[in-house]
Amino acid sequence: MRWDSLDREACSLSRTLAVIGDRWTLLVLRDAFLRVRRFEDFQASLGIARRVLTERLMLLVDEGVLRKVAYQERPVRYEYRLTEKGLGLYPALVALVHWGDEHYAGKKGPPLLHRHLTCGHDFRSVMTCSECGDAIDPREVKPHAGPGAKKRA
Amino acid sequence: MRWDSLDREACSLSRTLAVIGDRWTLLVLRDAFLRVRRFEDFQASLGIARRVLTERLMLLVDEGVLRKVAYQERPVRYEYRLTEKGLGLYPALVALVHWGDEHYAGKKGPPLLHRHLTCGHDFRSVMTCSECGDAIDPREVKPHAGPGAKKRA
DNA sequence: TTGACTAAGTTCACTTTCAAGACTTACTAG
DNA sequence: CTAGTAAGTCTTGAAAGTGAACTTAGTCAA
Repeated sequence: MRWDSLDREACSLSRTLAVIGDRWTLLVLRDAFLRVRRFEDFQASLGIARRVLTERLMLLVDEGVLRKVAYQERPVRYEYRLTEKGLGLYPALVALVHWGDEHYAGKKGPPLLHRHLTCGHDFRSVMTCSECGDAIDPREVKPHAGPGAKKRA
Repeated sequence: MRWDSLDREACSLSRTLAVIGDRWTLLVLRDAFLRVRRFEDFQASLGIARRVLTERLMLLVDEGVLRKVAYQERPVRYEYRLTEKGLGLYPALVALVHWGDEHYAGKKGPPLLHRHLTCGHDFRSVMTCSECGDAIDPREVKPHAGPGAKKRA
């Protein structure tokens, strides 16, 4: 199967990965969450090939994850900012970071901590159920076909 | 920067993506969470090139995300099962799926729903703070250097 | 008014990875 | 013997990524 047909699959993960699933995009978004906004800054921070960065930023803008905002005229220069849709990726990103913290942090501990300003503490994210509010154990979840499902094997 | 040096970055996301960040791996893991376990089943379900599937499964086994379990002798055949470490990726996966549900489900709704067996309802995942238990707004989080940090620009 | 500088790309030559399908191995079943 | 099965392995052309140089549209300083 070719990658560019993934967005036609009846699976929300496939559709999501068609947008943010390549090797660099999540790192671009990590930087965006850390307030990186300009082409040169992304490039310097990531060491990504410029052509690839151009492509990824364009795709993210097309998809409405980032938007271009002019920060000067003459010459017009744009920076890239997260949209609301982009902010919606935060839980996924944090979950990936915390998995890395747990399994790949050295003896010294994680390189980056996250402080919850509302309560003032460094936190880990906990996945809870929107219905009962309890923390979710993967073994207590049963996936089943939803309204948008096609029949599948 | 080359992809294979990402695991040396002082960032838990880089280290995570060095393991599961390529185009196919999360789809392999989605299938694993849906109880797919055998080479032929992954291959048929994903339409992934066989060589790539072989590589990905080997990497995931090396990293301790999956483990090989013999399910028959003569000839010995193995299947791939999630380890505890692998189960730890569930929150990230669900967050990505729900983002896809929100932004890419058609008019009919999401193709797959998740039922929380403990409470009996279909749910969305909510990211909450391990310290105060409240739902987290990305704008109320401040990242700061942790014990494993290197100095950076 | 030339020359240096900046930010955001674009182009090019080269390398790596991927896609699709055929082939291999080690068995079983008839 | 022949066919079938599961899990790879190999091959070849196509696609994508890499790194460095180049381009564009402007500023500022001498």
